[in-house]
Amino acid sequence: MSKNRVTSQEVAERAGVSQSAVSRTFTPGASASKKTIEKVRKAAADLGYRPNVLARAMVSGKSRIIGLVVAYLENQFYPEALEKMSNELQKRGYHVLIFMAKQTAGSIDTVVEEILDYQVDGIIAASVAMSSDLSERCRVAGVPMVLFNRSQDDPNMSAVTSDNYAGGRKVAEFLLAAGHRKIGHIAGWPGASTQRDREAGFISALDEAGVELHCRTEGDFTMEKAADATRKMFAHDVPEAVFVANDHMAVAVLDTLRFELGLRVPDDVSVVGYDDVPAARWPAYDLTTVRQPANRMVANTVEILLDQIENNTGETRRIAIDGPLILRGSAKIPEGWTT
Amino acid sequence: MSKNRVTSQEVAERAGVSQSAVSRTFTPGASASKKTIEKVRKAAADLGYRPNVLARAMVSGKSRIIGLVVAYLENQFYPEALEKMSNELQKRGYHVLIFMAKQTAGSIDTVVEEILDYQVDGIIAASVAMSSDLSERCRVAGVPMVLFNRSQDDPNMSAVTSDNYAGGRKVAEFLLAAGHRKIGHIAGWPGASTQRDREAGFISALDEAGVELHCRTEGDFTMEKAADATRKMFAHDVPEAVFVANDHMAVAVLDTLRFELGLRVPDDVSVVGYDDVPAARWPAYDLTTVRQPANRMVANTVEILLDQIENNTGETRRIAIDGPLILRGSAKIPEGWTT
DNA sequence: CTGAAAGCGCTAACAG
DNA sequence: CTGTTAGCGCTTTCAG
Repeated sequence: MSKNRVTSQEVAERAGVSQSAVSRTFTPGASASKKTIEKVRKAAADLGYRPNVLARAMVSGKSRIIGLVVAYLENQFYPEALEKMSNELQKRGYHVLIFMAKQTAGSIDTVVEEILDYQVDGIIAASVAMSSDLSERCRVAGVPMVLFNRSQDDPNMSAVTSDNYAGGRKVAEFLLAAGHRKIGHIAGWPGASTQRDREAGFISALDEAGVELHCRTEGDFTMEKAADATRKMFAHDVPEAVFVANDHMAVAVLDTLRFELGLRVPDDVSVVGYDDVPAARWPAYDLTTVRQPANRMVANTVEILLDQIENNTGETRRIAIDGPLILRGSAKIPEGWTT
Repeated sequence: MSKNRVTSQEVAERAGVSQSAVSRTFTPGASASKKTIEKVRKAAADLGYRPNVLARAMVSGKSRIIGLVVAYLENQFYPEALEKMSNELQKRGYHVLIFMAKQTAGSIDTVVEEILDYQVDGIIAASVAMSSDLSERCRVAGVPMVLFNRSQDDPNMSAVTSDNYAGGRKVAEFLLAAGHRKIGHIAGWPGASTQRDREAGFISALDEAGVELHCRTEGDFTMEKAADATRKMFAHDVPEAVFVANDHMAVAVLDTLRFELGLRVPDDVSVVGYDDVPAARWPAYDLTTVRQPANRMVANTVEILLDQIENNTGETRRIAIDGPLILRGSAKIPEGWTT
């Protein structure tokens, strides 16, 4: 039951070398003779020695831990992203310390402090709003941070998103081309940059066509509220098409439309979502949606963060990756429409 | 850009006390006078000091980090569990270092070694098979481990699951009561204890009623293979009812049945799943299923692990929590059936 | 109650 | 290339 960690000192003794020799054989960029390395490796193997990452972190100042702040795990987009992120980071020798951001405002402040306590090398904030105060706090602490799937006005903050504005436009253009004019929007939480950008792009394309948004309700990015928003929207009037701000809500919208309001999709109303989560391609939903390229978003996020960590280049970058509109059965397809 | 961590030494100087005094005011069970504590707290606040968790971990031997091994994040049951787990642990002052178990055999060994490198206080292994070697390795290292949603023959290994055997029985009894006799089973990965237990319970109840399993295919706990398994099972013969080993597969089964094979559920065939993931209650699926009480499973897992960590009581515990059958629309309900 | 001193296990100069 | 020597920031005896 007792802790039984083998130390580099013990390995050194067994190998008949100094403790630093042991350290060197396990430190990537260090110099040691073939013979020493061999002796040490053998002794280490015999004893089952592995370097203590925490001790190494203390002295080197590099913990190889990345703090990941996450919320909305019930939205399939995030577990998927989390998995890719963790894998990508693991591949590069980093590990993820996870922090759930509770919904309560201010809790994010606490969370960041807690993260910082662990001497993380960097922070990825997925789908959480970061106050300027906080990002300043991190900068002072010398811990780079990049936002994932959310952006900030603060130009000092790196961020990776899909091109939500362009995505919103695509949806509008697609709906317009199908001949729809009475078009509604079920929005998510208006505080999210994703929501604002998607809607702005959507509206701008509508505007250019001289079409006004026919109706709008808010679903707050939750399924329950999205169902409510659907009921409210369809209480008096049935729009020809609805753009739902993300797939997670669109699932609820589709179910409410079909099973509660008895409407046919897309015959009575076209529905388009955003994200392309797994459920969007399940035959029961078959949801037309804008894909967020999770792979590329993750790759870019990790790239930017590690670049800032390892090269200490203070360069902040903000990337918006274009994602295609995926045509499925939930929305009428314009004649002769080509991607 | 430079690391700017405030140390306890600096706080001590500002407060006009010794460094150990600072340590004491931030160490829960230490003794210090009210006056000292006040002075230190003030100095700490002024400087924005927070104890370095890693340094504390080094000397105390307690990192307050829990390693969480996880896989199958595309199965909605796991993100949900992960979230609850992290929250529960956070509440108790622990944090979660996450490790994705790749599917490849043997990778789990590597992962455990990596976890141990971080001096974690404990390990939760969700839905992964743990070899006796590995659990032995952890025991030697003095790091307690508990399995979540998977159990092991090894009696030295703590494990929390739902009562899969009883759950399997419930499904069989329910299907039998509805009058079904041609009953099929779409299994998951046979290497998983959950699969084996669910199936064993299912078969045992069938046996007792003198009913033989009509057909069986394997879906390996993935949606794709579950769809294949469905096609294969229904190619020659249509069973009256199917027990699918988890909801994640059941979703694919339902979609295949309806949209590909043109069968009506439950009129042509009853379908029952296991887990009660969010999708099971989405109207499009409305899946009858056995609920795994995630809350209680998580609570128990954390309880057991922290008990072993904090009280160092080597007592291993194996818990199987009973979960109810949730009646929905995907299976014919026996007349006069009561839970 | 409080300060001084001794490390936790490891890396990083520093002389050889 | 290698051993010796300092610490990283903190907790924990040990004397006062």
